[in-house]
Amino acid sequence: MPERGQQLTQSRQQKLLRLREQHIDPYPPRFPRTHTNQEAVAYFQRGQAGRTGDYRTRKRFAVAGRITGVRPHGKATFLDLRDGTQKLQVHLRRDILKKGYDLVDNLDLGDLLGARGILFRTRAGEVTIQATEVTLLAKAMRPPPEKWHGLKDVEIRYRQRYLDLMANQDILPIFQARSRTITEMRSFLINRGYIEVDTPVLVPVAAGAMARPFVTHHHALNRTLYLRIATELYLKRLIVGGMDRVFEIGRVFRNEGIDMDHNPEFTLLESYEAYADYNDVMEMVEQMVATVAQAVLGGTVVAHQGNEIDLSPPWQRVSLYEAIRKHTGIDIESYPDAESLGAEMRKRGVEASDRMSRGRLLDKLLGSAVEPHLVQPTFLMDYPVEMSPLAKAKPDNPHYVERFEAFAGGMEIANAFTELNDPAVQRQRFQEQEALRAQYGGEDFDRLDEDYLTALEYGMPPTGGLGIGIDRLVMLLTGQRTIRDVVLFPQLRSRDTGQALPPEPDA
RNA sequence: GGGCCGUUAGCUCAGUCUGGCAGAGCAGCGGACUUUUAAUCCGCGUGUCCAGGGUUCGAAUCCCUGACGGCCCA
Repeated sequence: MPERGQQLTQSRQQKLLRLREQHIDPYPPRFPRTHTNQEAVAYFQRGQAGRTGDYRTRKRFAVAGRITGVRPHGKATFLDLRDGTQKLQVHLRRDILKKGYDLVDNLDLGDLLGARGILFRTRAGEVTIQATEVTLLAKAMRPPPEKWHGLKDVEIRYRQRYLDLMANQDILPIFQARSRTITEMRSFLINRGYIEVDTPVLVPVAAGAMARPFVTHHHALNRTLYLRIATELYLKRLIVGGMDRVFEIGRVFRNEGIDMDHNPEFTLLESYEAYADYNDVMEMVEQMVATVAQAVLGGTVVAHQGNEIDLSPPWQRVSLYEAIRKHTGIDIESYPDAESLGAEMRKRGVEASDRMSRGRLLDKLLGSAVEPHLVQPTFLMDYPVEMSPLAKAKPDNPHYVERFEAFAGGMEIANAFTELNDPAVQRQRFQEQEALRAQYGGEDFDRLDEDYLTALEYGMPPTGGLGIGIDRLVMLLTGQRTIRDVVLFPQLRSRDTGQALPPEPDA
C-alpha cells in the first residue's frame, strides 16, 4: 500500500524537502544537551537559573525531546517537548529566533527537537524555555497516535509497543517496575552469597518441567536441539560441582497456548541452595518478595485487581491436601487412581476427562477450584509424587514430596522443593514419566535426561530449589491483569505485512 | 480446538438492529493571532467501511468463507 502510505505522510514529505532546501539536516548526528527536562525544571525551581537580566545574559539550557503539542500564536509558538523524564514547554518567538524561526513552520507533532535558551515562568505559571536556538533532531514521517484518548487498540499497542509508550503515560512505569524487580531479586540473592550463572538455552533434552518444547536444528552438528523449558537440571549439575548457591534469571520457552498468564517465552528465576530444604526456601521466598515489593513500591501491600494483598511475611501455609479438601470437599486420599478421582470430580461438576492422568486431574482441580481463592499470599505444601518427579519424597509418606507452590492474587508465582538427589529414585521417576507419556499421549510429562542422572550419580548434596515466574510477580506488583501488559513484545499471531518474507532456512 | 463479540479517516469512535449520498472529535491542510497549554477564531472531509464471495435495482449494514484481535470455555 505505498500510495496510501505516501498520502498519510505527504505533507511531512513536503516539509522534509523544504528543510533540505534550507540546508537543514533533518537527521543530525548529535545534540549536546545540558539537562534533562526534569533537571532543567528542578534547577529553575531551586532558583538557581540566574533570573535576572535579559535572555542574552541568563544561564543557558540545552534540552531535547519529542514534540507532543503545538500551540501557534502568529509570530510565536508554544511547543510541548517530552523526553524520558517529563514534558517541558518551549516558547519560540520570531523576534528572538529570527531566521531560525523558519524551521518552526516545518515542524510536526512527533518530531524530535533540541532547544537552547533560558528558563522563565509564564503568566500561567509554567516553567518554560525561551528558545534562542532550535535544532531539528529527527523528522517524524508518520503522525503520532491521538493525544487525548491515547492509543487503545490493543493489537497496535502490543505490535508497536513504541506507540503505546509514546501515547500512554502509564506504560513506562510498569516496565520501570519490572526492571527494578529484577534488579532487586538479583541483589537479594547476590547479598546472600549466590552466584549468577548462564546455562544453555539450546539443549539436547527438554527436561526439568512438564511442557512441550520448541524444536530446532543445529546444522553443523546435524542434530535436533530444543529451546529450554527450565534451567533446573543444569543448575543442579552446578550444585553437584560445588557451586553451593547458584541462580539464573533467564528466558524459558514452552510451546503451549497463550492466555492471560501464559506467554510462550517468559522470564524465570531459578535458584538452588545446597544444604537447604524447602522450609528454608519458603522463608527466603517470603523475605525476597517482601523485600522486592518494599523496594519497588515502597511497601508490602499491593493493589491487584480490586484486592489488597499483603506480602509481608509470614505467609499462610497449608497442605495441598487440606486446600483441596477445603475448597472442593474432595478427600484426594480416598481416590488413589485417575479413574476414581476423575469420576468423583465429574460427580461434583468439575470437568474431567477419563483420559487424564491423576497428576493432571489434581492439577486441574487445583487450578480451577483452589487457585482462584488464593488471593493473599499462601504456600501450598506437600504435593503428590506423580506431579513432582524432581522432588524428594517426604520421609514419612512416599506418596507425597517436599514441595510447595506460592500463590498470590489467584496466581502461582513460585514453585520449590527439596531436590531429589537419589540417582536411582530419580531414574525411576523419569521412567515413570516416560511411561505416563506413553499412556496419556496428549499430556506433557518430564523427560529422562541421562546426562543429568550421571551428574547425580557423582553425589548432589541435599538441596533446596526454587523457581519464580518473574512476569507474574511483576503482574502482582504492578496490578496488571494480563501477562501481555508486563511483557514489552508479547507473542501475537503473525500478520501479513505485505512485505516479502525472508526465505525460510532449509530444515 | 469450540463458542460469542469486534475490525469504519492517522488516532478515538458513531453509523449496522430496520439496506438508500461515508459521519463526529482530535490530528491534518489554508488563513488570523507574541504568555498559550485539550490555545482560540474562520474555511476545507482526507476513506480498500479487514479481505474475498453471495443476495439485492442498490450492501459499511443482510448471508457465506477467511484473516487478525478480544472475552469465555477446552
